[in-house]
Amino acid sequence: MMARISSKDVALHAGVSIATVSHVINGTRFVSDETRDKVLAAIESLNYRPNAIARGLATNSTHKIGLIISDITNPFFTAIARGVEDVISSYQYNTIFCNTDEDPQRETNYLNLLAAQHVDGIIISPTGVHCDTLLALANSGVPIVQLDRRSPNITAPLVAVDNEAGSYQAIRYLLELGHRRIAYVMGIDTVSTQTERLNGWQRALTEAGVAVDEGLIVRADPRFYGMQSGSGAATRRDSHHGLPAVHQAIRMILQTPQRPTAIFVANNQLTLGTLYALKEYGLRCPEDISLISFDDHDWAPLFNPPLSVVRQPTHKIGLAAAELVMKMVKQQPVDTPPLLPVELVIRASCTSPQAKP
Amino acid sequence: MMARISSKDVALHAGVSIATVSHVINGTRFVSDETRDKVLAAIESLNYRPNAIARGLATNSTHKIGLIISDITNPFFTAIARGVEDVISSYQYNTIFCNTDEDPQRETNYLNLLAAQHVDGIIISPTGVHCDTLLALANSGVPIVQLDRRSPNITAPLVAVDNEAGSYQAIRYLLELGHRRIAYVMGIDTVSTQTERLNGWQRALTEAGVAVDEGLIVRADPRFYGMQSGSGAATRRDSHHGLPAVHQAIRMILQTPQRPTAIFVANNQLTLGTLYALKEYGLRCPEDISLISFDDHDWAPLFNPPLSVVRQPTHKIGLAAAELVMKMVKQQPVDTPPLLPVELVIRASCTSPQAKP
DNA sequence: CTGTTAGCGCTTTCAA
DNA sequence: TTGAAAGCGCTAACAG
Repeated sequence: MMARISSKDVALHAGVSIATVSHVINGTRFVSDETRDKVLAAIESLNYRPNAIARGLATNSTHKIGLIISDITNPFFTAIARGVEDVISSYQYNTIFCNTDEDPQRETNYLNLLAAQHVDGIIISPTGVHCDTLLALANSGVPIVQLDRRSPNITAPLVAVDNEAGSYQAIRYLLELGHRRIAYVMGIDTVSTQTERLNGWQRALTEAGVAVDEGLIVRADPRFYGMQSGSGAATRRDSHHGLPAVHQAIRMILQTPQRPTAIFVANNQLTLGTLYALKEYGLRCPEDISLISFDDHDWAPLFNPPLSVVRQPTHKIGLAAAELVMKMVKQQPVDTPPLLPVELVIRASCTSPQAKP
Repeated sequence: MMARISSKDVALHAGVSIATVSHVINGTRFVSDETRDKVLAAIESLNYRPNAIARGLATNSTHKIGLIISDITNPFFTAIARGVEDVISSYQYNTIFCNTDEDPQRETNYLNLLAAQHVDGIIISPTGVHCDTLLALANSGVPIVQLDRRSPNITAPLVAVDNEAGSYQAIRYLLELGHRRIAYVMGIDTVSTQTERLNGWQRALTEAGVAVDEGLIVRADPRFYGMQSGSGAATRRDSHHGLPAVHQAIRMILQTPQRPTAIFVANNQLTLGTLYALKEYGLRCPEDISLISFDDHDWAPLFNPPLSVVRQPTHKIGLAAAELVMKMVKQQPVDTPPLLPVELVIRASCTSPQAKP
């Protein structure tokens, strides 16, 4: 528990003023080689490290970026978080991360925390419900970028993917295989991605002249249910948003005689639940029913069958969002980022419905 | 971009001193109801939020905990990170997170960053190579807890699992099924968990009177190789630690006539690679070869066959580690935490070798 | 080329 | 029951 050494100690040790110490550290004005060397030597021998807190107070900046997402445990978000952290740390900034679990209350709490911490910028994947704190923060001039989804009440730049196009492509693919009854499994509908993807489903069907059957839309709790989870996720969280678990929600649709011949699942968490439901109800994929979903994973090709998916460039989304806040933090001009493209990855979980025995 | 309001503004507005404002906020000395109400009203009407930075400077504490892990993209660590964040935020603290990618250089950088930020505590899963900065930090009295693995040069409390017992159990299970040639696939051996698990493998074999064949030990780069990864992990990182990818490393062992009848894989990343190798070499599991591995996942039961694993209580590990640092931060007495138990989860990826056609 | 000094916004003695 | 004032460690005019 050694005494903290400050720039004053260094100044003393080097026989200069603390201003000079500050300036050699920051390279913020000319210092003669001789004195610089003295200072550097003092820093070295005292093992001095500048106190970032004090610096923050003086400069009114903290070198911290807050990252608010729904759940770091969701592989989609962890890949993004990785991208964010990669660039934030390359700027010598820190990232503070926060899990909302899609709970507006938690979102507000974190926003307040980050505000009190005076973070230099915020990257947020909003729950989608109105949030005064977020609005206030945005108005106060803190750089904010939206990630993956958009909040109804702020206009911060959004880094996201073309969701509508993604599901449109997937449905087109299914249509071309000959499917006509295509179920759409989705999560919370305050989340903008979910409704955008729904639009893609609708548009593809309509364009193909297939009647849109609302009964084919399944709304479910986007958390993973039905089996013991390595991370304990299923047992940990309990705000249900009033929705049933997937394998529950999907039962009706799966057990009727005119059940759909294909399912489109609107995100990765839901996919696991759907797969589980298929297993539970004894339905084989793709023999009995085809499956395609949003979000790719390391393990997706290893499933039996390997899963066909709409892949998002998750890591890139994180990179882009982080570069964007950093630009805003540095007061550089930014223009609204383009929607990132998704990619249809065809593996083996979809076949034509005729192929059934 | 509204002007920042400080306690001085509040004091002015309420007609009291800033000392009083501070005291009503922190409840740190008696204040009459009347003045307290005035202050509270001023706070409310000005929408004042205390500046945590300034408070930190004054109190020499920052309400921040640093979390250093190898890679947030590794599901094992994300579950832990979730646990950590859960308790840290419950204390109204923030967690700053850092990915080392098992790179000692990055580890040192982050340690310096956290030191400069004067975090109140650090939770670290060390790379395992000697690190002076870590040592210095520990000596300077910053609360540190080790996570999952131990560093060779510090004595901070460790929150981890009984690795030796875990692999011992798994190997025993394989032995009971009748296996005699059991390969051990491991990662970097500066990581203490890897060698501890190796010890379990050895002990089980020795106890059963089975000769330990060093040729059955496969060392591989613990990153995921061989197929496109949703997160771009495989292409992003490039420090190889001099080890080949799993599907590469495992080839020799898999293609000999007296190949092992079972494989024990020492962590989750390696498991994916191994599964891929099996696929590549046309080996069916469990018909041709049995497989059991460390770490469970949401998707493990969904594989074909469902994977038998040694499960670690990942989320709990995170909780425990975080509770521990917080105790140390609060200067409460702590005793060395017990090793957490692992659990053998038997599904369907192992059968007896006689069952082969 | 370098030193003096006034803050940054808060906590915390010491007095009253 | 409350104020005044001295810092916390650093930056950034201003002076020289």
